[in-house]
Amino acid sequence: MRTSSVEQLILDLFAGQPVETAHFTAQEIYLQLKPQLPAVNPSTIYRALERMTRSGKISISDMGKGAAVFEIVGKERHHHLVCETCHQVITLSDDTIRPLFDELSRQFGFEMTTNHLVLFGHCPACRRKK
Amino acid sequence: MRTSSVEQLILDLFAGQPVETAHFTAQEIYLQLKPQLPAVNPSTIYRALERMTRSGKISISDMGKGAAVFEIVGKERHHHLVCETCHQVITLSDDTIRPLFDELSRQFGFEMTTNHLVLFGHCPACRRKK
DNA sequence: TGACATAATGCAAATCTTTGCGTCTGCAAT
DNA sequence: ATTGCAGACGCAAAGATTTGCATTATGTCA
Repeated sequence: MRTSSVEQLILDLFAGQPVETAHFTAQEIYLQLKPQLPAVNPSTIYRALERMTRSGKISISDMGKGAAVFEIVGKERHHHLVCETCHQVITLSDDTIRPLFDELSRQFGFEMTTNHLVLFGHCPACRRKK
Repeated sequence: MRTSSVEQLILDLFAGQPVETAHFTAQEIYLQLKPQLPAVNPSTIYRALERMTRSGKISISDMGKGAAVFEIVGKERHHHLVCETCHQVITLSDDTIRPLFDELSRQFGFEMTTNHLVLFGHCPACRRKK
């Protein structure tokens, strides 16, 4: 067994990356951890990711990559706009979304936990091309 | 092969259901189609769903069921609020979201294609219980 | 420290989903 | 009607993810 849990290694993996653009699939995480943990079992990674998502350390979302991607949850929430044609990703400050979430809280009494919204569309450049 | 394509059968499957609450996983769709198409191959279903999503006939989203769910795209867009504790689902009229999408279009020149937002949180009842 | 309870892990099997490739079907142009 | 093409499909294999169960760590309380 390892002295440190897989969770810490996953966090380390994100640590070297800019928060807003580091999006990894479960598989990518598994492969990146392999060199350090040659004997680690895929299910351990999947379970760690599930735990970390549930506890709010990371978030899971569909960025149109075909597989879910995980992202570290930082101090400041942010969101993404993804172009379905060229796959360009734009980062949105939480200021854009917060009013909506506040309104939903007010209206339905919900405490919002979604902390990473991914919205799809077509960017200006791709719209012009058509 | 079949005279009618699998796509039509999938649409039929949604047809009998209230638009806003009929959410099926790929697997559920596969199983529901089996009686009518005993010989159908799973990959055919998966490919049909992928095509239909791409062409905008259905939408795919994560409703916290562990697997992606598909939903028919109706005339009126709507969205959902899901309680992470009791899994209650609340339907949101598009009026709640449209201003945000309009603002994003204005600000980034994006033509939004996301037509079904799923937001997670804790509902009032579950919040009280804690 | 020692024993226990809880959580994390490994392993193997089951499931689910995707992919490559060859075949078949339906539509369109001739 | 015949030909040609593109899209849809089947099949089998590969790949990805989940699950049940046994085992191993870790933290804590006496």
